[in-house]
Amino acid sequence: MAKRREEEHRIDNEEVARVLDEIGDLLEILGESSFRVGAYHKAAMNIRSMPRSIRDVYESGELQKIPGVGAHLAERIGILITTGKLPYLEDLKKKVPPSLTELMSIPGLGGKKAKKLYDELNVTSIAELKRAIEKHELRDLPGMGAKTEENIIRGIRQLEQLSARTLLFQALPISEEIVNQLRARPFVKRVDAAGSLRRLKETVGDIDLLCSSAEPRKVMDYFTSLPQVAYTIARGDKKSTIVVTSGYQIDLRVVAPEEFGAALQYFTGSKSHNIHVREIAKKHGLKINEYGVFKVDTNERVAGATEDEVYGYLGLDTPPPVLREDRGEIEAAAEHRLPRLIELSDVKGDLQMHTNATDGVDKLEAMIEMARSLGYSYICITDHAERLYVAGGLTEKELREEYERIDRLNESYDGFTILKGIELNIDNDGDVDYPDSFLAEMDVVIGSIHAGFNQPKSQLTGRMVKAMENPHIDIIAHPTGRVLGKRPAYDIDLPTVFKVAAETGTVLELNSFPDRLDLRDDYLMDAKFNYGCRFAINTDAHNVNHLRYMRYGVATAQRGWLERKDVVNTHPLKQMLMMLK
DNA sequence: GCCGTTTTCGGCCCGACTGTTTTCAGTCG
Repeated sequence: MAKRREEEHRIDNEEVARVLDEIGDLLEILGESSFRVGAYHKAAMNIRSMPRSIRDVYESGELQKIPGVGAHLAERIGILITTGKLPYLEDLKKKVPPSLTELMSIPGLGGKKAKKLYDELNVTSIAELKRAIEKHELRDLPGMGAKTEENIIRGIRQLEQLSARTLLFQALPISEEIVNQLRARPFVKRVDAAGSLRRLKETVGDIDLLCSSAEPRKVMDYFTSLPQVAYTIARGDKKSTIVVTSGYQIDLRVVAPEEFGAALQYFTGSKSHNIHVREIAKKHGLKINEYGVFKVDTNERVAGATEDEVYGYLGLDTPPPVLREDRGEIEAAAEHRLPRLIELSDVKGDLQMHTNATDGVDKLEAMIEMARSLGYSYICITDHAERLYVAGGLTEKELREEYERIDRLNESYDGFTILKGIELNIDNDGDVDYPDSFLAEMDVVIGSIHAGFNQPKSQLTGRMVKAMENPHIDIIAHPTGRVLGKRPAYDIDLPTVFKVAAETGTVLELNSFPDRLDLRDDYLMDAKFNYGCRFAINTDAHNVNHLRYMRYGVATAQRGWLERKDVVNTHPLKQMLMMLK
């Protein structure tokens, strides 16, 4: 049976992407051409964000239709899918210790330094690197010095802090798949994700699932024999833990149906929310735990089957899980004034995306087609402006040509509009790529900081303020520049930014890319409630599938208490344009 | 390693920044 399972080992898109990324990293360490290295990473990116399963694509013989996958990669992916192994990768691992790729995840350390550390000091892991730095062995190597040691140490610290959690967009599909599988079983009454996943936090720890059933044993038999199980860590009647093939650990708790609401409330958290709720219960002579609501004096159980029952018994409306951070939602629930949060279906259009005219993957027409299939009534094409050379930024002439194409395409649609936009680069002086006269012709102008992340606070803030004071710049994209797991936000004076944004009518972006989600939830709350800012939720898509990331932006918006009216791209086209400068 | 309304070969990924350096290599976006 175990052998059978191994043969059927399901390789998913994430696993294929990970293998390709690993090959790319190993090739980089081996000093291979950067184009070859890039080809592997590019294919990995496209496979990772593709909704269709890679196995499916393979079986239809359409691997080479994936952008960035040619004959060579298609063959290797095919071998990986059919055998679960890839001899090419094994060969690479013989040439260079595979753990060296771990070193490359340290910011500031790339393939060359990793190779040098291995060749000169025989360092193969982050732990060994730490020891070498403690002994000050690095500073004697050519091209490295005391400062290098310092930077690497800081990089390691950053990495440790950032990568302890998983991005929501990686965990959510895994959890949803298993929840749906469980939900389809007759012996499962209710099942839901709990914890930070249910609160749609941008990163989550473990995946916690909760289920109610009269037949826990059957549930656990089913759960521990799911096809995606790599191995089972624990198996009991109340709680089991599995590790799935993609590496994530998943806990499932089974409770009695009458306890489900209390357990769901308890395991959803957050901790601070629950503490506050329990304080309220105490004042009412009640106590709450994962089994229900009880009267303290008689120990009589008075509620617990549903969350509504639990909150209702305390005189509270049920706060949506996304708000349960003890940031005012309990007071609002008590006064029956919980906000009506923005929903994905409220979004009418997407105002930031790139095409293959610059660093995007797909054609303008393909982006349009996908946007229409998502039910949008408008989109804005915001390819990169001239001075972002790396992304192939467009000259004024090239951009005008793109706009002419857009004009022609617009003639062929009823009730769907393609807006002419740009993503400008805010330079070190706060100036941008094109003259004002050209900006004035565009529908939507976005300004972004793409360089100089390490400048002092005053300079960064000054650049952004100057950009917001530009009468043509409508939106500031990814305002803090953070990338989850990769780099922290740059040091910018947010109160000033929010104040000037509100004064100048500049819209702040909530970037939906799963590792950006920038502005993050607490900043959204601050900007909304204390400064009266307005927002745009955009995907910053670089291929058609990225357009689906809108759900993660909306999730963060909900966590930031945003309502439909706060977000410009929930409004019909004309109104939306009037809300811009 | 991918890609093609000039090309099945030769472009593609260029420039800023940092830290190490006396003129440049490595990293990153």
